[in-house]
Amino acid sequence: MCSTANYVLPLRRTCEVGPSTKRKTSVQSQASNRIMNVFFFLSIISNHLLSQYKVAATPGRLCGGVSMQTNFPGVRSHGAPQDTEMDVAWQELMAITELQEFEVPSESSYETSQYQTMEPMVPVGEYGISQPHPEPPPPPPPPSACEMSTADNYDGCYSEEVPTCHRLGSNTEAMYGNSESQLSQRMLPISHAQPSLMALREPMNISGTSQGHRRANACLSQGLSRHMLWTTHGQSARARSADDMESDSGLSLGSSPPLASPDNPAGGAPGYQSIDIGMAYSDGEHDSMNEHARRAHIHYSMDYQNQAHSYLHSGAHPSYFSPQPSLCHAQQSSLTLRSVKQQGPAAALSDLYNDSAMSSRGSSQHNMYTKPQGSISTPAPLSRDERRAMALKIPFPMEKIINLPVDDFNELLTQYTLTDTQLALVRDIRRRGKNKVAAQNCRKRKLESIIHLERELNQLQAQREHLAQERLEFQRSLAFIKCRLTDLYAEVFSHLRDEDGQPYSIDEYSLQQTPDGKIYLVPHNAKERAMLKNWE
DNA sequence: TGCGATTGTCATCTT
DNA sequence: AAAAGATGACAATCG
Repeated sequence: MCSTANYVLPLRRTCEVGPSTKRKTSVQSQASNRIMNVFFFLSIISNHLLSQYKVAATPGRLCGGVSMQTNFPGVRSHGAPQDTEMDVAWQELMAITELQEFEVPSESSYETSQYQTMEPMVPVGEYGISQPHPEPPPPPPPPSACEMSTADNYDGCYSEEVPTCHRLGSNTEAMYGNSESQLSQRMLPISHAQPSLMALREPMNISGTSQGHRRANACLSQGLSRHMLWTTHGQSARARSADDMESDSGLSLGSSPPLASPDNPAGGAPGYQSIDIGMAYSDGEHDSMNEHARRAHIHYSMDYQNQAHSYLHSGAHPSYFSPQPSLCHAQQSSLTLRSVKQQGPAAALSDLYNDSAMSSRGSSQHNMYTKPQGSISTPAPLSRDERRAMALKIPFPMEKIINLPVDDFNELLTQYTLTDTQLALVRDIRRRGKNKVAAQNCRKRKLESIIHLERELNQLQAQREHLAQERLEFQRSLAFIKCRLTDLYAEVFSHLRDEDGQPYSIDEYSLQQTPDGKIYLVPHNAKERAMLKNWE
């Protein structure tokens, strides 16, 4: 209340306004404590309004393009904090005309600014909820500019409005804190997901560098998607498990030199083409039909120098090179597709991981992937590279060809005397095997990227909806405050009388405050304004 | 039989 | 310069 008195003082001593005695007005001393209280309450509301708008909007927007600081420079800057608040309140009151024209910023700018600096607004029902007034209503105030359910609750109960407004303030602060935490919570997932997302995005960048891929791989291998490297790990595992490799297709186009026919092991290039294209490699049915016979041929007739056991090591697991027959791919393929269609890419990726884990478990799982039709424990069909390797009597398993480090691989090659054809095939097998793994990784990264983008999209949509809701609440709060200020402004006018005791019309006059703290009743009429200026 | 999904492979580029 | 990885494009395969 002290601040109220300080605030009203200049109002009392700035009585003389206007050139004529009629217009030379004095704000009557009947601008009573009621008015003082009105101003005090106005200050609370205005401060609340300003505290929000100064964050959410620019001063220009707030005052309809009129800067309050510009209009009233240095207004009682020496005063107590309450004084400053009063000044701000008064300035806000003075700007009420502009407030009426206040337009909420456009959506784009609003969203942008809101996203950056927005503080949550007071809920619409804040006033009504926080202003219970058991006291009987005071004498009827001037006609309200807006019919709020709580519009007259404060009238005559200003002493209680203070705590009410304090409650409002505290509520607001609580809301700020809460909402800030909520906002941060809302933001966290995005910012949290960003690195991983970016790490996943980088491989998606067509023009991206392999460094990006490596970074993504590093990130993934460190925890985000540890099993993203399942293939690599699986391959590593396969390096120790000769019966755990997969390859079910692969017609070498051009890069592979002519190979010997499986049916003609001793043959070289001449026998390759007819067998490779005509019989062994172009007719899948034929392949499957002759698979057992060929495997039997492999198991019982092939003699690969001194390393035959390396690919014939497992009679119980009749896998020469490939541990993962095509049926495994078929199952995985259909499973992934089904998951994508029914549960989305995440489930598909999960299925991929599961299947990958299964595929890398070793030979114990191997029989699960053999074709159910046909004889019991039907061995898996050989891949074409496997068949070629058999045809050329490559003396070491494909898993070694593919997974050994280059030095070990070269050392392995030096241990055997291989023809040029064999060497070329081995290198082709190695290249294709590595590329197959790379393609699998690449596709998994793509799928993961899609999943993350989907999540990000959902989060952004949720944020957009939330911001729209906050904007709506903001607009409602703003309309409510404007209404309240208009009412209070009108009430202030209702207590002002000229020397004849006639009330001033709010349509003809407005209140203005000078830098020195004086408050004037200023006529809207330009002529009277000029007279007033001359009189001054 | 046509279609979509999956997978392997090739070519090419980057690291 | 070679090796390896990444990826777009294409074809084979499958349901």
